[in-house]
Amino acid sequence: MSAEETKKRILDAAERLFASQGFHNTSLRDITREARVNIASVNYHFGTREALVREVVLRRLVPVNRDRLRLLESLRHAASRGPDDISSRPTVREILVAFLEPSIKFISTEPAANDFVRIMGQGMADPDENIRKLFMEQVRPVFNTMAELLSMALPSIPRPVIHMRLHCFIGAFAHWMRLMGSDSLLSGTNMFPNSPEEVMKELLNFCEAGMEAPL
Amino acid sequence: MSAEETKKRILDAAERLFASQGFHNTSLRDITREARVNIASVNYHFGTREALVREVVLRRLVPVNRDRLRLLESLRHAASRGPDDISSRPTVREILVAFLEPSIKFISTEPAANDFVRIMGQGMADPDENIRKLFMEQVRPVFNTMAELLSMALPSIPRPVIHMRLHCFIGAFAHWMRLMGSDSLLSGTNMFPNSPEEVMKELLNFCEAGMEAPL
DNA sequence: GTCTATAGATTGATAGAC
DNA sequence: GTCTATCAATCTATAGAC
Repeated sequence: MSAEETKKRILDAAERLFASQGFHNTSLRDITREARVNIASVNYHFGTREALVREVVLRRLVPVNRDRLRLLESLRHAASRGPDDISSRPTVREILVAFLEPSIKFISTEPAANDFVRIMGQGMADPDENIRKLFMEQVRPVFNTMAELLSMALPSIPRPVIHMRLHCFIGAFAHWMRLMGSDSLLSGTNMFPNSPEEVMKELLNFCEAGMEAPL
Repeated sequence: MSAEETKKRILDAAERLFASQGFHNTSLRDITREARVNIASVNYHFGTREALVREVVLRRLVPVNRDRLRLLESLRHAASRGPDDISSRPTVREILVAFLEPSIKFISTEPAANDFVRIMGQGMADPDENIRKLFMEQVRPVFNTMAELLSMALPSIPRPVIHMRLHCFIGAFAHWMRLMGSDSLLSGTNMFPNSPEEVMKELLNFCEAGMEAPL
């Protein structure tokens, strides 16, 4: 088998298992059994378990965050033309959409998106500092840019409050990522099949209003 | 040493370590070393590791949720007097406060609250089904009651949308629980020392507006 | 109730044949 | 590149002396 094929099978298997069992409960043996490759091939292709985890995460996260940053930067660029011109200011909704739309695109394009979306949701809440850092390093520039743009969109709201509200958004988003494909908490009814687009629309309505809430 | 003293030392040590390292990365040896008791005493007092985890969680969660339900039921009782009387309807803010206030009380009363708050935040996102169930079983009746009351407070909003918005609230809340005592994601600046009361006030402002957002 | 000692299983990593 | 075999470390749980 080609090297690339083997690597891909390991990454795909690890992604599936991490999503359903978590990082810490999934052994290399679980992964190689699921991928139907030899146990030693992980070490050959990735070096260590940690390096494999890293590649599983970055393979998906890097392109999505690049899209997010590109959209956010174009909002900032439009705004910088006329900082005093209210009409050129980004709106709260535009900023949130710039974050959410790459997620939507990813979810509706990539068949394994459900798995990664759950990995993303739990990774941001992982107690293991190394795991959390892996996510945060990628996501931090996106959040910083969002905070700046939100300050422009909501000049009457102090920056610390912007940050706290952004955290509310992040928390709601991560929670929805975790729920995707799993059972609802509420009354045992599975709230899905709501399409990802529907979920995102509701998340957007909720968080837009929350961001603009009076002090 | 008395049995109760030993049990308490084990529970306290486990709570500290679960908060900082997570459930899955903390071994019984870590716990007994931190508690300064013998490794075999865990089995003697709790039976299995899983039973210990369960007691660590329930010791804190049960009384807080009892308070939440009591406050929510009193809102429902007041409303049931005059279902057509708008003035007797619970407000969104009252419902959210009924959920949040017992958390505040717990946080400002109990010295180890910070640890448990982080445990709570990660437990609701844990990929291990047993862990998640442990939390969900306790929290489910609270969420169901909240959904009912929110439907009364917001009669124009369809029940599925109420559920989705409640999930936004839950996600934001859990995220804040996780952040308590840890570093901020944003620009490396630690957003704390904001008091828990301040955090809750902002969470409340954000989520009240989100709940009442137009369709 | 507390302790030592250990059973029995599982883990990540690697050496070396092919 | 793939495989078998194995090492060294770690884990939970428990038997049995005190």
